[in-house]
Amino acid sequence: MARKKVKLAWITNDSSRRATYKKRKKGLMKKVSELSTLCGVNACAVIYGPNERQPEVWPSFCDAQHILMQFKTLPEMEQSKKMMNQEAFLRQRMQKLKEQLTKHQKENRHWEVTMLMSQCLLGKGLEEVSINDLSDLVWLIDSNMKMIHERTETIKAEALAASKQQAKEESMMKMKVGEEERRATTALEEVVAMEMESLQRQQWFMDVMSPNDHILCTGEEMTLPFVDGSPWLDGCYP
Amino acid sequence: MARKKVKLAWITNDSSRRATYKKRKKGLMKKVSELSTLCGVNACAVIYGPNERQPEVWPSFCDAQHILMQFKTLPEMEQSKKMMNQEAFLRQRMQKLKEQLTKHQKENRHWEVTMLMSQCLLGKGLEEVSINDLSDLVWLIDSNMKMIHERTETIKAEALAASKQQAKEESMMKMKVGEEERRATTALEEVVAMEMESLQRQQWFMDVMSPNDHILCTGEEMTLPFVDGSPWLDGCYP
DNA sequence: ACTTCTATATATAAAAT
DNA sequence: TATTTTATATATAGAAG
Repeated sequence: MARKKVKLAWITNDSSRRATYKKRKKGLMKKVSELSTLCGVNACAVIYGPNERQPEVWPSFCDAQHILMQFKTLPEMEQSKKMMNQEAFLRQRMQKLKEQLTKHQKENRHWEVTMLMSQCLLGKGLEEVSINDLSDLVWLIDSNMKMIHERTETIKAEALAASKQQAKEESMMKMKVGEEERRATTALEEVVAMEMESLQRQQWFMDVMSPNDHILCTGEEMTLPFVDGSPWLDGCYP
Repeated sequence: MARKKVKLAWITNDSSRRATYKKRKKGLMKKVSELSTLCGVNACAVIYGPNERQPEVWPSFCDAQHILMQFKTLPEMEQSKKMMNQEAFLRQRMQKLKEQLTKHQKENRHWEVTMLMSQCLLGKGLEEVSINDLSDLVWLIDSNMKMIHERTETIKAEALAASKQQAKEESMMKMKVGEEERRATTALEEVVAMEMESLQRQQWFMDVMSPNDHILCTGEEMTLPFVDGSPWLDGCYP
Protein backbone atom coordinates (compact mmCIF):
# COMPACT_ATOMS: atom_id res chain seq x y z
CA MET A 1 0.00 0.00 0.00
CA ALA A 2 2.84 2.33 -0.54
CA ARG A 3 5.32 3.34 -3.20
CA LYS A 4 3.14 1.33 -5.48
CA LYS A 5 -0.36 -0.01 -5.31
CA VAL A 6 -0.11 -3.73 -4.97
CA LYS A 7 -2.63 -6.05 -6.58
CA LEU A 8 -4.73 -8.05 -4.14
CA ALA A 9 -3.38 -11.41 -5.14
CA TRP A 10 -0.91 -14.02 -3.98
CA ILE A 11 2.55 -12.48 -4.05
CA THR A 12 4.66 -14.81 -6.13
CA ASN A 13 8.04 -13.45 -5.10
CA ASP A 14 9.08 -15.41 -2.01
CA SER A 15 11.14 -12.71 -0.43
CA SER A 16 8.62 -9.93 -0.71
CA ARG A 17 5.78 -12.21 0.33
CA ARG A 18 7.61 -13.04 3.54
CA ALA A 19 8.39 -9.38 4.14
CA THR A 20 4.78 -8.41 3.53
CA TYR A 21 3.61 -11.19 5.81
CA LYS A 22 5.71 -10.00 8.69
CA LYS A 23 4.69 -6.38 8.29
CA ARG A 24 1.03 -7.06 7.86
CA LYS A 25 0.87 -9.56 10.67
CA LYS A 26 2.30 -6.95 12.99
CA GLY A 27 -0.11 -4.33 11.69
CA LEU A 28 -3.04 -6.68 12.12
CA MET A 29 -2.13 -7.54 15.68
CA LYS A 30 -1.85 -3.86 16.46
CA LYS A 31 -5.26 -3.23 14.98
CA VAL A 32 -6.84 -6.01 16.98
CA SER A 33 -5.28 -4.68 20.15
CA GLU A 34 -6.47 -1.15 19.39
CA LEU A 35 -10.00 -2.23 18.63
CA SER A 36 -10.02 -4.18 21.83
CA THR A 37 -8.78 -1.25 23.89
CA LEU A 38 -10.74 1.55 22.26
CA CYS A 39 -14.08 -0.20 22.18
CA GLY A 40 -13.69 -2.49 25.14
CA VAL A 41 -14.51 -5.67 23.29
CA ASN A 42 -13.01 -9.12 23.31
CA ALA A 43 -11.39 -9.87 20.04
CA CYS A 44 -8.73 -12.15 18.72
CA ALA A 45 -6.84 -12.88 15.58
CA VAL A 46 -5.51 -16.23 14.52
CA ILE A 47 -3.01 -16.56 11.73
CA TYR A 48 -1.93 -19.93 10.49
CA GLY A 49 1.36 -18.74 9.06
CA PRO A 50 3.38 -20.15 6.19
CA ASN A 51 5.91 -22.86 7.06
CA GLU A 52 4.66 -22.89 10.64
CA ARG A 53 2.88 -25.76 12.24
CA GLN A 54 1.03 -23.59 14.69
CA PRO A 55 -0.83 -20.33 14.21
CA GLU A 56 0.01 -17.10 15.89
CA VAL A 57 -2.73 -15.98 18.18
CA TRP A 58 -3.63 -12.72 19.83
CA PRO A 59 -4.21 -12.00 22.63
CA SER A 60 -3.72 -15.62 23.65
CA PHE A 61 -4.90 -19.04 22.68
CA CYS A 62 -7.07 -19.43 25.74
CA ASP A 63 -8.91 -16.20 25.14
CA ALA A 64 -9.46 -17.08 21.53
CA GLN A 65 -10.72 -20.52 22.43
CA HIS A 66 -13.05 -19.16 25.06
CA ILE A 67 -14.50 -16.66 22.66
CA LEU A 68 -15.03 -19.32 20.03
CA MET A 69 -16.61 -21.67 22.50
CA GLN A 70 -19.11 -19.04 23.53
CA PHE A 71 -20.02 -18.78 19.91
CA LYS A 72 -20.24 -22.51 19.40
CA THR A 73 -22.79 -23.00 22.14
CA LEU A 74 -25.30 -20.74 20.43
CA PRO A 75 -28.05 -22.20 18.25
CA GLU A 76 -27.04 -22.30 14.59
CA MET A 77 -29.67 -19.81 13.52
CA GLU A 78 -28.24 -17.22 15.86
CA GLN A 79 -24.76 -17.97 14.61
CA SER A 80 -25.44 -17.43 10.96
CA LYS A 81 -27.39 -14.28 11.68
CA LYS A 82 -24.34 -12.42 12.88
CA MET A 83 -21.60 -14.30 11.13
CA MET A 84 -19.95 -12.39 8.40
CA ASN A 85 -19.00 -15.04 5.93
CA GLN A 86 -16.48 -14.61 3.20
CA GLU A 87 -19.02 -14.49 0.42
CA ALA A 88 -21.06 -11.67 1.93
CA PHE A 89 -17.89 -9.82 2.73
CA LEU A 90 -16.55 -10.09 -0.78
CA ARG A 91 -19.90 -9.24 -2.31
CA GLN A 92 -20.08 -6.10 -0.22
CA ARG A 93 -16.57 -5.01 -1.15
CA MET A 94 -17.19 -5.73 -4.82
CA GLN A 95 -20.24 -3.51 -4.79
CA LYS A 96 -18.23 -0.69 -3.27
CA LEU A 97 -15.51 -1.11 -5.85
CA LYS A 98 -18.00 -0.99 -8.68
CA GLU A 99 -19.42 2.24 -7.35
CA GLN A 100 -15.97 3.75 -7.07
CA LEU A 101 -15.16 2.67 -10.60
CA THR A 102 -18.27 4.33 -11.96
CA LYS A 103 -17.49 7.49 -10.03
CA HIS A 104 -13.96 7.63 -11.34
CA GLN A 105 -15.07 6.96 -14.88
CA LYS A 106 -17.47 9.86 -14.65
CA GLU A 107 -14.80 12.15 -13.30
CA ASN A 108 -12.36 11.09 -15.99
CA ARG A 109 -14.94 11.67 -18.65
CA HIS A 110 -15.69 15.12 -17.32
CA TRP A 111 -12.04 16.13 -17.42
CA GLU A 112 -11.54 14.66 -20.87
CA VAL A 113 -14.36 16.71 -22.27
CA THR A 114 -13.32 19.83 -20.43
CA MET A 115 -9.89 19.47 -21.97
CA LEU A 116 -11.49 18.97 -25.35
CA MET A 117 -13.45 22.17 -24.92
CA SER A 118 -10.31 24.03 -23.96
CA GLN A 119 -8.58 22.82 -27.10
CA CYS A 120 -11.61 23.89 -29.11
CA LEU A 121 -11.57 27.36 -27.60
CA LEU A 122 -7.87 27.55 -28.43
CA GLY A 123 -8.77 27.10 -32.08
CA LYS A 124 -7.99 23.43 -32.59
CA GLY A 125 -10.23 21.82 -35.18
CA LEU A 126 -12.91 19.31 -34.27
CA GLU A 127 -12.61 17.22 -37.42
CA GLU A 128 -11.00 14.20 -35.79
CA VAL A 129 -13.20 14.14 -32.71
CA SER A 130 -15.55 11.21 -32.21
CA ILE A 131 -19.31 11.43 -32.02
CA ASN A 132 -19.36 10.56 -28.36
CA ASP A 133 -16.87 13.26 -27.52
CA LEU A 134 -18.85 15.77 -29.53
CA SER A 135 -22.13 15.01 -27.85
CA ASP A 136 -20.54 15.23 -24.43
CA LEU A 137 -18.86 18.44 -25.46
CA VAL A 138 -22.20 19.91 -26.43
CA TRP A 139 -23.64 18.85 -23.10
CA LEU A 140 -20.79 20.49 -21.25
CA ILE A 141 -21.15 23.71 -23.21
CA ASP A 142 -24.88 23.67 -22.59
CA SER A 143 -24.25 23.19 -18.90
CA ASN A 144 -21.79 26.05 -18.80
CA MET A 145 -24.24 28.21 -20.73
CA LYS A 146 -26.88 27.66 -18.11
CA MET A 147 -24.48 28.69 -15.40
CA ILE A 148 -23.61 31.82 -17.33
CA HIS A 149 -27.28 32.62 -17.80
CA GLU A 150 -28.08 32.13 -14.15
CA ARG A 151 -25.15 34.28 -13.23
CA THR A 152 -26.23 37.07 -15.55
CA GLU A 153 -29.75 36.92 -14.13
CA THR A 154 -28.34 37.24 -10.65
CA ILE A 155 -26.23 40.19 -11.66
CA LYS A 156 -29.22 41.84 -13.36
CA ALA A 157 -31.36 41.37 -10.27
CA GLU A 158 -28.68 42.81 -8.06
CA ALA A 159 -28.31 45.74 -10.39
CA LEU A 160 -32.08 46.42 -10.42
CA ALA A 161 -32.16 46.29 -6.65
CA ALA A 162 -29.46 48.90 -6.41
CA SER A 163 -30.31 52.49 -5.58
CA LYS A 164 -31.51 55.00 -8.21
CA GLN A 165 -28.39 56.96 -7.48
CA GLN A 166 -26.43 54.35 -9.41
CA ALA A 167 -28.59 54.49 -12.48
CA LYS A 168 -25.75 55.08 -14.90
CA GLU A 169 -23.47 52.33 -13.66
CA GLU A 170 -26.49 50.04 -13.64
CA SER A 171 -27.29 50.46 -17.28
CA MET A 172 -23.67 50.02 -18.18
CA MET A 173 -23.56 46.78 -16.29
CA LYS A 174 -26.67 45.49 -18.01
CA MET A 175 -25.05 46.20 -21.32
CA LYS A 176 -22.01 44.33 -20.20
CA VAL A 177 -23.75 41.16 -19.08
CA GLY A 178 -25.92 41.21 -22.16
CA GLU A 179 -22.84 41.28 -24.29
CA GLU A 180 -21.28 38.45 -22.29
CA GLU A 181 -24.29 36.26 -22.79
CA ARG A 182 -24.55 37.04 -26.47
CA ARG A 183 -20.92 36.16 -27.05
CA ALA A 184 -21.28 32.84 -25.24
CA THR A 185 -24.35 32.01 -27.29
CA THR A 186 -22.52 32.77 -30.49
CA ALA A 187 -19.64 30.54 -29.47
CA LEU A 188 -22.06 27.75 -28.70
CA GLU A 189 -23.78 28.04 -32.03
CA GLU A 190 -20.47 27.85 -33.80
CA VAL A 191 -19.50 24.70 -31.98
CA VAL A 192 -22.85 23.09 -32.68
CA ALA A 193 -22.55 23.97 -36.34
CA MET A 194 -19.09 22.43 -36.43
CA GLU A 195 -20.41 19.36 -34.77
CA MET A 196 -23.18 18.93 -37.30
CA GLU A 197 -20.75 19.28 -40.17
CA SER A 198 -18.60 16.69 -38.53
CA LEU A 199 -21.54 14.37 -38.14
CA GLN A 200 -22.35 14.69 -41.79
CA ARG A 201 -18.80 13.73 -42.69
CA GLN A 202 -18.96 10.58 -40.66
CA GLN A 203 -20.78 8.12 -42.85
CA TRP A 204 -20.74 5.27 -40.33
CA PHE A 205 -22.94 7.31 -38.08
CA MET A 206 -25.71 7.32 -40.68
CA ASP A 207 -25.25 3.60 -41.14
CA VAL A 208 -25.86 2.91 -37.48
CA MET A 209 -28.76 5.23 -36.86
CA SER A 210 -31.99 4.76 -38.75
CA PRO A 211 -33.37 8.03 -40.22
CA ASN A 212 -36.50 8.22 -38.07
CA ASP A 213 -34.73 8.25 -34.72
CA HIS A 214 -31.91 10.59 -35.61
CA ILE A 215 -30.66 12.13 -32.40
CA LEU A 216 -30.73 15.73 -33.52
CA CYS A 217 -34.34 15.53 -34.65
CA THR A 218 -36.17 13.73 -31.87
CA GLY A 219 -35.68 16.09 -28.97
CA GLU A 220 -35.64 13.12 -26.63
CA GLU A 221 -33.43 12.87 -23.61
CA MET A 222 -30.19 10.97 -23.64
CA THR A 223 -28.09 9.76 -20.75
CA LEU A 224 -24.53 10.96 -20.98
CA PRO A 225 -21.74 8.90 -19.52
CA PHE A 226 -20.81 11.36 -16.84
CA VAL A 227 -24.12 12.81 -15.74
CA ASP A 228 -27.06 10.51 -15.22
CA GLY A 229 -30.28 11.65 -16.79
CA SER A 230 -29.05 14.97 -18.00
CA PRO A 231 -31.19 16.43 -20.81
CA TRP A 232 -29.26 16.58 -24.01
CA LEU A 233 -29.13 19.97 -25.67
CA ASP A 234 -31.93 21.06 -23.37
CA GLY A 235 -32.60 24.73 -23.92
CA CYS A 236 -30.27 25.11 -26.84
CA TYR A 237 -32.92 24.64 -29.50
CA PRO A 238 -36.00 26.62 -28.52
CA MET B 1 -6.44 8.19 13.72
CA ALA B 2 -7.46 11.19 11.79
CA ARG B 3 -8.44 14.78 12.36
CA LYS B 4 -7.10 14.19 15.81
CA LYS B 5 -4.91 11.62 17.40
CA VAL B 6 -6.99 9.54 19.75
CA LYS B 7 -5.62 8.18 22.97
CA LEU B 8 -5.41 4.41 23.09
CA ALA B 9 -8.00 4.00 25.78
CA TRP B 10 -11.63 3.09 26.20
CA ILE B 11 -13.72 5.66 24.40
CA THR B 12 -16.20 6.91 26.99
CA ASN B 13 -18.59 8.60 24.58
CA ASP B 14 -21.11 5.95 23.59
CA SER B 15 -21.86 7.32 20.18
CA SER B 16 -18.31 7.72 19.00
CA ARG B 17 -17.29 4.39 20.49
CA ARG B 18 -19.95 2.63 18.47
CA ALA B 19 -18.95 4.55 15.34
CA THR B 20 -15.30 3.72 15.88
CA TYR B 21 -16.20 0.09 16.51
CA LYS B 22 -18.02 -0.21 13.22
CA LYS B 23 -15.29 1.46 11.22
CA ARG B 24 -12.46 -0.42 12.79
CA LYS B 25 -14.20 -3.78 12.63
CA LYS B 26 -14.64 -3.28 8.92
CA GLY B 27 -11.03 -2.22 8.54
CA LEU B 28 -9.82 -5.19 10.52
CA MET B 29 -11.82 -7.65 8.46
CA LYS B 30 -10.42 -6.13 5.33
CA LYS B 31 -6.89 -6.45 6.66
CA VAL B 32 -7.39 -10.09 7.55
CA SER B 33 -8.74 -10.79 4.11
CA GLU B 34 -5.84 -9.00 2.47
CA LEU B 35 -3.22 -10.80 4.53
CA SER B 36 -4.90 -14.05 3.67
CA THR B 37 -4.94 -13.30 -0.04
CA LEU B 38 -1.54 -11.68 -0.41
CA CYS B 39 0.42 -14.19 1.61
CA GLY B 40 -1.70 -17.28 1.05
CA VAL B 41 -2.20 -18.06 4.71
CA ASN B 42 -5.18 -19.14 6.75
CA ALA B 43 -6.17 -16.46 9.15
CA CYS B 44 -9.22 -15.44 11.03
CA ALA B 45 -10.49 -12.73 13.28
CA VAL B 46 -13.03 -13.11 16.02
CA ILE B 47 -14.67 -10.11 17.60
CA TYR B 48 -16.98 -10.50 20.52
CA GLY B 49 -18.81 -7.27 19.96
CA PRO B 50 -20.57 -5.02 22.43
CA ASN B 51 -24.23 -5.80 23.15
CA GLU B 52 -23.98 -8.91 21.00
CA ARG B 53 -24.26 -12.42 22.30
CA GLN B 54 -22.16 -13.87 19.52
CA PRO B 55 -18.90 -12.76 18.01
CA GLU B 56 -18.39 -11.77 14.43
CA VAL B 57 -16.04 -14.12 12.70
CA TRP B 58 -14.03 -13.96 9.54
CA PRO B 59 -13.84 -15.81 7.25
CA SER B 60 -16.24 -18.22 8.95
CA PHE B 61 -16.69 -19.89 12.27
CA CYS B 62 -15.76 -23.28 10.92
CA ASP B 63 -12.48 -22.09 9.51
CA ALA B 64 -11.64 -20.33 12.72
CA GLN B 65 -12.50 -23.39 14.76
CA HIS B 66 -10.47 -25.65 12.53
CA ILE B 67 -7.46 -23.39 12.78
CA LEU B 68 -7.74 -23.23 16.54
CA MET B 69 -8.14 -26.96 16.83
CA GLN B 70 -4.98 -27.53 14.86
CA PHE B 71 -3.29 -25.35 17.39
CA LYS B 72 -4.83 -27.05 20.36
CA THR B 73 -3.55 -30.48 19.39
CA LEU B 74 0.07 -29.35 19.55
CA PRO B 75 2.14 -29.96 22.69
CA GLU B 76 2.07 -26.97 25.02
CA MET B 77 5.74 -26.23 24.62
CA GLU B 78 5.26 -25.82 20.90
CA GLN B 79 2.28 -23.60 21.50
CA SER B 80 3.97 -21.15 23.76
CA LYS B 81 6.97 -20.97 21.49
CA LYS B 82 5.03 -19.33 18.71
CA MET B 83 2.21 -17.75 20.61
CA MET B 84 2.41 -14.05 20.80
CA ASN B 85 0.89 -13.31 24.14
CA GLN B 86 -0.44 -9.98 25.19
CA GLU B 87 2.43 -9.23 27.53
CA ALA B 88 5.15 -9.74 24.95
CA PHE B 89 3.16 -7.74 22.47
CA LEU B 90 2.68 -4.84 24.82
CA ARG B 91 6.28 -4.93 25.94
CA GLN B 92 7.42 -4.77 22.35
CA ARG B 93 5.16 -1.85 21.55
CA MET B 94 6.17 -0.01 24.69
CA GLN B 95 9.82 -0.29 23.70
CA LYS B 96 9.04 1.17 20.29
CA LEU B 97 7.09 4.02 21.85
CA LYS B 98 9.97 4.83 24.19
CA GLU B 99 12.34 4.98 21.25
CA GLN B 100 9.99 7.28 19.39
CA LEU B 101 9.65 9.50 22.42
CA THR B 102 13.40 9.84 22.72
CA LYS B 103 13.69 10.59 19.03
CA HIS B 104 11.02 13.28 19.24
CA GLN B 105 12.57 14.79 22.34
CA LYS B 106 15.85 15.06 20.51
CA GLU B 107 14.20 16.68 17.53
CA ASN B 108 12.33 19.12 19.73
CA ARG B 109 15.48 20.00 21.58
CA HIS B 110 17.29 20.62 18.31
CA TRP B 111 14.62 23.01 17.11
CA GLU B 112 14.41 24.78 20.42
CA VAL B 113 18.10 25.51 20.37
CA THR B 114 18.08 26.48 16.72
CA MET B 115 15.38 28.98 17.50
CA LEU B 116 17.41 30.24 20.44
CA MET B 117 20.38 30.75 18.14
CA SER B 118 18.22 32.63 15.66
CA GLN B 119 17.04 34.94 18.41
CA CYS B 120 20.63 35.42 19.47
CA LEU B 121 21.71 36.31 15.95
CA LEU B 122 18.83 38.78 15.81
CA GLY B 123 20.35 40.58 18.75
CA LYS B 124 18.27 39.28 21.62
CA GLY B 125 20.22 39.10 24.85
CA LEU B 126 21.16 35.79 26.46
CA GLU B 127 20.85 36.99 30.04
CA GLU B 128 17.74 35.01 30.89
CA VAL B 129 18.79 31.79 29.19
CA SER B 130 19.40 28.69 31.29
CA ILE B 131 22.70 26.87 31.56
CA ASN B 132 21.36 23.87 29.71
CA ASP B 133 20.19 25.98 26.83
CA LEU B 134 23.49 27.75 26.67
CA SER B 135 25.54 24.59 26.58
CA ASP B 136 23.33 23.15 23.86
CA LEU B 137 23.57 26.42 22.00
CA VAL B 138 27.34 26.27 22.10
CA TRP B 139 27.21 22.69 20.84
CA LEU B 140 24.96 23.72 17.97
CA ILE B 141 27.18 26.62 17.02
CA ASP B 142 30.19 24.37 17.17
CA SER B 143 28.45 21.88 14.96
CA ASN B 144 27.49 24.56 12.46
CA MET B 145 31.03 25.88 12.53
CA LYS B 146 32.36 22.49 11.56
CA MET B 147 29.96 22.34 8.66
CA ILE B 148 31.03 25.77 7.54
CA HIS B 149 34.66 24.79 7.79
CA GLU B 150 34.12 21.60 5.82
CA ARG B 151 32.22 23.51 3.22
CA THR B 152 34.94 26.11 2.87
CA GLU B 153 37.54 23.37 2.53
CA THR B 154 35.48 21.80 -0.22
CA ILE B 155 35.14 25.09 -2.00
CA LYS B 156 38.87 25.74 -1.68
CA ALA B 157 39.68 22.32 -3.06
CA GLU B 158 37.35 22.84 -5.99
CA ALA B 159 38.86 26.23 -6.64
CA LEU B 160 42.41 24.83 -6.60
CA ALA B 161 41.43 22.06 -8.99
CA ALA B 162 40.08 24.59 -11.45
CA SER B 163 42.10 25.51 -14.52
CA LYS B 164 44.88 28.08 -14.43
CA GLN B 165 42.79 30.11 -16.85
CA GLN B 166 40.50 31.02 -13.96
CA ALA B 167 43.26 32.22 -11.68
CA LYS B 168 41.68 35.54 -10.94
CA GLU B 169 38.24 34.26 -10.07
CA GLU B 170 39.90 31.60 -7.96
CA SER B 171 41.75 33.99 -5.74
CA MET B 172 38.66 36.11 -5.37
CA MET B 173 36.73 33.07 -4.26
CA LYS B 174 39.36 32.12 -1.74
CA MET B 175 39.17 35.59 -0.29
CA LYS B 176 35.43 35.21 -0.13
CA VAL B 177 35.34 31.91 1.71
CA GLY B 178 38.10 33.08 4.01
CA GLU B 179 36.00 36.05 4.91
CA GLU B 180 32.96 33.85 5.47
CA GLU B 181 34.82 31.63 7.85
CA ARG B 182 36.38 34.54 9.71
CA ARG B 183 33.00 36.14 10.22
CA ALA B 184 31.50 32.94 11.53
CA THR B 185 34.41 32.49 13.91
CA THR B 186 34.00 36.02 15.17
CA ALA B 187 30.30 35.44 15.75
CA LEU B 188 31.07 32.30 17.67
CA GLU B 189 33.59 34.00 19.88
CA GLU B 190 31.10 36.69 20.68
CA VAL B 191 28.46 34.16 21.65
CA VAL B 192 30.88 32.22 23.81
CA ALA B 193 31.95 35.42 25.50
CA MET B 194 28.34 36.29 26.15
CA GLU B 195 27.76 32.86 27.55
CA MET B 196 30.65 33.11 29.96
CA GLU B 197 29.47 36.47 31.20
CA SER B 198 26.07 34.97 31.68
CA LEU B 199 27.50 32.08 33.61
CA GLN B 200 29.31 34.42 35.92
CA ARG B 201 26.08 36.24 36.62
CA GLN B 202 24.31 33.07 37.63
CA GLN B 203 25.38 32.50 41.20
CA TRP B 204 23.39 29.29 41.67
CA PHE B 205 25.53 27.65 39.06
CA MET B 206 28.62 28.15 41.22
CA ASP B 207 26.72 26.77 44.18
CA VAL B 208 25.91 23.54 42.42
CA MET B 209 29.25 22.88 40.79
CA SER B 210 32.33 22.39 42.91
CA PRO B 211 35.34 24.44 41.70
CA ASN B 212 37.52 21.49 40.67
CA ASP B 213 35.11 19.99 38.16
CA HIS B 214 33.92 23.20 36.54
CA ILE B 215 32.66 22.40 33.11
CA LEU B 216 34.64 25.00 31.24
CA CYS B 217 37.93 23.89 32.77
CA THR B 218 37.94 20.10 32.56
CA GLY B 219 37.81 19.55 28.84
CA GLU B 220 35.91 16.33 29.49
CA GLU B 221 33.11 15.13 27.31
CA MET B 222 29.51 15.73 28.17
CA THR B 223 26.43 14.07 26.78
CA LEU B 224 24.00 16.58 25.38
CA PRO B 225 20.27 15.86 25.40
CA PHE B 226 19.92 15.72 21.68
CA VAL B 227 23.16 14.11 20.53
CA ASP B 228 24.47 11.12 22.37
CA GLY B 229 28.14 11.22 23.16
CA SER B 230 28.88 14.39 21.31
CA PRO B 231 32.09 16.10 22.40
CA TRP B 232 31.32 19.35 24.08
CA LEU B 233 33.06 22.39 22.67
CA ASP B 234 35.29 20.06 20.70
CA GLY B 235 37.50 22.14 18.48
CA CYS B 236 36.42 25.48 19.85
CA TYR B 237 39.25 25.79 22.34
CA PRO B 238 42.45 24.65 20.68
C1' DA C 1 -28.06 6.77 13.86
C1' DC C 2 -26.37 6.58 8.89
C1' DT C 3 -23.71 8.35 4.94
C1' DT C 4 -20.41 11.24 2.81
C1' DC C 5 -16.56 14.27 3.01
C1' DT C 6 -12.00 15.70 4.20
C1' DA C 7 -7.94 16.36 6.96
C1' DT C 8 -4.76 13.60 9.42
C1' DA C 9 -2.76 9.59 11.22
C1' DT C 10 -1.20 5.22 10.24
C1' DA C 11 0.31 1.29 7.43
C1' DT C 12 3.29 -0.37 4.32
C1' DA C 13 5.97 -1.16 -0.52
C1' DA C 14 10.12 -0.27 -2.23
C1' DA C 15 14.59 1.70 -1.68
C1' DA C 16 18.54 2.52 1.03
C1' DT C 17 21.57 0.83 4.43
C1' DT D 1 18.06 -11.16 5.45
C1' DA D 2 17.09 -7.40 8.97
C1' DT D 3 16.47 -2.61 9.85
C1' DT D 4 15.67 2.07 8.61
C1' DT D 5 13.94 5.46 5.55
C1' DT D 6 10.86 7.41 2.31
C1' DA D 7 6.99 8.04 -0.58
C1' DT D 8 2.38 6.52 -1.15
C1' DA D 9 -1.74 4.22 -0.13
C1' DT D 10 -5.05 3.33 3.18
C1' DA D 11 -7.62 3.93 7.52
C1' DT D 12 -10.22 6.65 10.20
C1' DA D 13 -11.79 10.88 13.46
C1' DG D 14 -14.63 14.41 13.33
C1' DA D 15 -17.65 17.46 10.64
C1' DA D 16 -21.48 18.07 7.66
C1' DG D 17 -25.76 16.72 5.72
